[in-house]
Amino acid sequence: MHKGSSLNKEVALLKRYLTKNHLKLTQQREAILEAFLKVDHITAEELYREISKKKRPQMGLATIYRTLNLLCEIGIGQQRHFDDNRTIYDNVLHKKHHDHLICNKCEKIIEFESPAIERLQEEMAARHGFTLSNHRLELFGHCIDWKNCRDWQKSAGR
Amino acid sequence: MHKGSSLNKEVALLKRYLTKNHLKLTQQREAILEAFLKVDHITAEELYREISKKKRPQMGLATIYRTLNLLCEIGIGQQRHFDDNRTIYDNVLHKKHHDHLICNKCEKIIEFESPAIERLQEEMAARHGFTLSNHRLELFGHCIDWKNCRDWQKSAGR
DNA sequence: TTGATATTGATTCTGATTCTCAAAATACAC
DNA sequence: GTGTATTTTGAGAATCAGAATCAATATCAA
Ligand SMILES: [Mn+2]
Ligand SMILES: [Mn+2]
Ligand SMILES: [Zn+2]
Ligand SMILES: [Zn+2]
Repeated sequence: MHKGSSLNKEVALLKRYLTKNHLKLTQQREAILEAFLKVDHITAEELYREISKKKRPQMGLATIYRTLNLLCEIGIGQQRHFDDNRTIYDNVLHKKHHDHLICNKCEKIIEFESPAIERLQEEMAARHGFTLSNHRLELFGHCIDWKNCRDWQKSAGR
Repeated sequence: MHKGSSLNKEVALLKRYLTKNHLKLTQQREAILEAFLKVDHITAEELYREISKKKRPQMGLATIYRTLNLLCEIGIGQQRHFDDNRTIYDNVLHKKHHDHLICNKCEKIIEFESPAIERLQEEMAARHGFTLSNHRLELFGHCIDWKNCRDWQKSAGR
């Protein structure tokens, strides 16, 4: 993803935040940032296997969780809960707000935005005397030709 | 809720399902059904405290979980995950599909339905070659006059 | 009423995430 | 560069909601 990006920009962003908060830039944090920025959505466990297999076998899972949460504080990541037993971290570095379309047959996750829907949400909230701070819209279903889902996905990455 | 309802109808519904599946109608199941039908949304833990305080002190929490899941199978209940650390069971006995507006300041949960939004969801899915099976729309915010939320809620029940 | 079968409650287990803590790494002043 | 205060790390323990176990008990059809 973002093949042109040399990572320097992002590491600088991370370092800026760390310095400001009296925190330290470690090799682990840099490795996790690098790996995270290569995907769109990933779980801590998946990222853990990825990094310990390919880069640093001694990496601790707790460090993955800690750093992922750090990236969420910075605004590079966001937690999602598409199913109720694992947190998926969404790489939102170059994304604005979006919602998700999730295939139940394959692993595909499509991001979309619908100003029309958002407008209606606001309208609905106002009708009930609410001021909205955030929302969650997740559409579950399957590709019309879902037999090809898995393969399509395999080549496209997650 | 549904003050006129004598419960007989609902117990009969439960019994019908149980009999059909070679299961048994127990006092616990009946007590849980009765308590559950009095609320709109409740957690297993809350229902547990409610029942063991007021009806049967010896009730086991596992039975609450088991029975709540049973009610979901029957279609009387539905799981919700408004926050990521507790399942809320929605009493949907007399409800059609609906989405939720949740106040962050008080405990208020408002149910709504928006055919316009649902239509746009279908449209969005179709645009991406998806057939929808279900979805989740949760709007978080706060009452415009949220200082009164808590009290308003206290009298209204959850 | 009986006896086969299902259910219960106490308890243990599970799995994801967080916490703890001693050892190691980092940053900053000199 | 060195020293040192401070933060971070990895291993493992702790947590917590919820599910699984299992012997004792309740239900129900015959
Ligand atoms: Mn996303
Ligand atoms: Mn509801
Ligand atoms: Zn949205
Ligand atoms: Zn809806």
